[in-house]
Amino acid sequence: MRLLVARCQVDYAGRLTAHLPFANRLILQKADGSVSIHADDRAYKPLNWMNPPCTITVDDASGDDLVERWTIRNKDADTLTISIAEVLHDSAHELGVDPGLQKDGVEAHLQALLAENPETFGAGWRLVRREHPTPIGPVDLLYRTPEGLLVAVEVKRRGEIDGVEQLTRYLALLNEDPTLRPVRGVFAAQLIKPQAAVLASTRGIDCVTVDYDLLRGIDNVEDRLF
Amino acid sequence: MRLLVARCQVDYAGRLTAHLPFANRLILQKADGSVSIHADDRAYKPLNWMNPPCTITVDDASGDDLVERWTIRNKDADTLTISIAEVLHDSAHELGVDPGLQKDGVEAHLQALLAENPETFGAGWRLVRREHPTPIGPVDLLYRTPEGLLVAVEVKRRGEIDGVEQLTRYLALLNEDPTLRPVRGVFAAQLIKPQAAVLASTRGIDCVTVDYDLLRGIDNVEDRLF
DNA sequence: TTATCAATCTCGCAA
DNA sequence: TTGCGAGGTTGATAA
Repeated sequence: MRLLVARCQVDYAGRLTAHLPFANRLILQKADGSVSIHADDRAYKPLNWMNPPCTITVDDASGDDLVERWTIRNKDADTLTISIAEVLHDSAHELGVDPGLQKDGVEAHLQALLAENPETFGAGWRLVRREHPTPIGPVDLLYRTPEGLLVAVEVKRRGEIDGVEQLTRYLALLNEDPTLRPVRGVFAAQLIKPQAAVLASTRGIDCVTVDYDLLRGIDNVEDRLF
Repeated sequence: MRLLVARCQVDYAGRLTAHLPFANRLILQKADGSVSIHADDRAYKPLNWMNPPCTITVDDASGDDLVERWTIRNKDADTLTISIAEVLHDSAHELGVDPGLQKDGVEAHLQALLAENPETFGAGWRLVRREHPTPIGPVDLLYRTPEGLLVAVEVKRRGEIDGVEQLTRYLALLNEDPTLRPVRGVFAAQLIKPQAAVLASTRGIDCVTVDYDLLRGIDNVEDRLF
C-alpha cells in the first residue's frame, strides 16, 4: 500500500464527470491496483476512486508545472486523472493479505432463527420451506398454519416500503396458483417503519416486529436442551 | 489526518457485531474525528469504520501485550475497538478543508434537460410542472399532450423495477383526482432493464429510453440560437 | 456473465 | 429529527 499526501487536482469521467480543484489530499494506492483519494473528513467514502481491476499510467507533466500526472482506467474506459503538484508525504508498506471480516446479525441469521422458531408467528405454525423459489425471486419463508393455510413471510432487518412491495408481488404470484391459494402475507422485521406498516395494512399484510436478541436467546436455550 | 500502519485487531458492535483478527492494516484518523481501517485491497470500502461525530478514547493496554487500545463511540453507543499490537508507521498531516467535488450528469440534470425538451416524448407536448408535489412524494415531470391529456413522467438514470413501482403509486394517486383524471405514465431512463420494461407494460406505462448526450447536444444548439 | 438484493450502506434534501 | 430517494453506490450470491 502506497500512501501519498499531495497537493493535487482530480478529474473523473465515467458514468458522470466530476472535478476536484487543487488541494492537499491523501492518495491511497493499494496492492490490487485500486486508487482512492481522501479528504480530511468522512470515514467511509473517498472523494474519488477507481475500483480494481484498473491500470495506472504515470506521465511526466513538468511542462504543466506538475510533479506527475496519473491516468487510471478500468475496463469500461472510465478515467481518473490525478494531477500532482506537490508531494508532502510518500511511503509504501507491505501489509499482506487480510484474514477478513467475521460478521454476525445480518438478515440471513434473522431468517434462520425465524425458520427454527415458527411459533414466533403463531401457535402450531410449521415451516414449509425457506427460500421458496418463484419466477420473480425466492420467498424468504413459507409456513402452514394449524388451519392448513399457507403464509408467505418476507424478512428484513429494517422493514421499509420496498419490502412490502416485494412481498405484494410474491403474494400476487402465489395466489395465481390454485393448488396454493389462498396465501396470506406476513412482513417480519426488527423494526417496521410507519409508512411500511400502513402500506402493508392496505394490502392485507400482517406485520410482525421481531426481537432478534430474544430469538437468539430462545435459540441458545434450545441448544442447551439438546 | 493521521496515518497509522499497524498490526491490529478490530471489534465492532453496533447494528451488527464484527471481528477482525490481528493483521497489518492502515488506520486513518481524520480531522472530523472519524476513523477507518483499510486492508491492502478495494478502493472504496474500509474494513471497519466509525462515522463522525464520534469520540476516541486511548488506553494503555500493555498488560495485554498491546501498544494501545482505542475505543471509539458514536451517539448510538456503537463501539469500535482497535487493539494495536505493533506500529509500523505513524504520521500526521494538515490538509485543510477540501474545496469539494463538482458533479455533472446525474439524474437532476437529466430531468432538467427533459423539462426543457418536452418534444422528446412527442410533438406538441408541454411541460406543466417539475417536481409536482403529491402526499407520497413529488412526480418528476408532468406534461400535457396536444390532446389535453396529463402524463406523469418518472426519470431515472437506470430504469429498474423500483422506478416502475414508484410511478405506479403516483399514477394511482393522481387518477383518484377527478380534476386530473385520466393521467398516463411514462418511464424515462438512459437505460431500461428488461424486467422493468415488462412490468411497465403490464401497468400500461410507456417506456422511453433517453439519449443523454443527444439531449445535451440539442440543449447546446438552443443555447447558441439565443 | 448477468440479475438480484443487502448494506454498520452513505449522502443530500426537504418536510 | 425523520423520511425519502439517489449513488460513479459497492459487494455478495444465485441463475
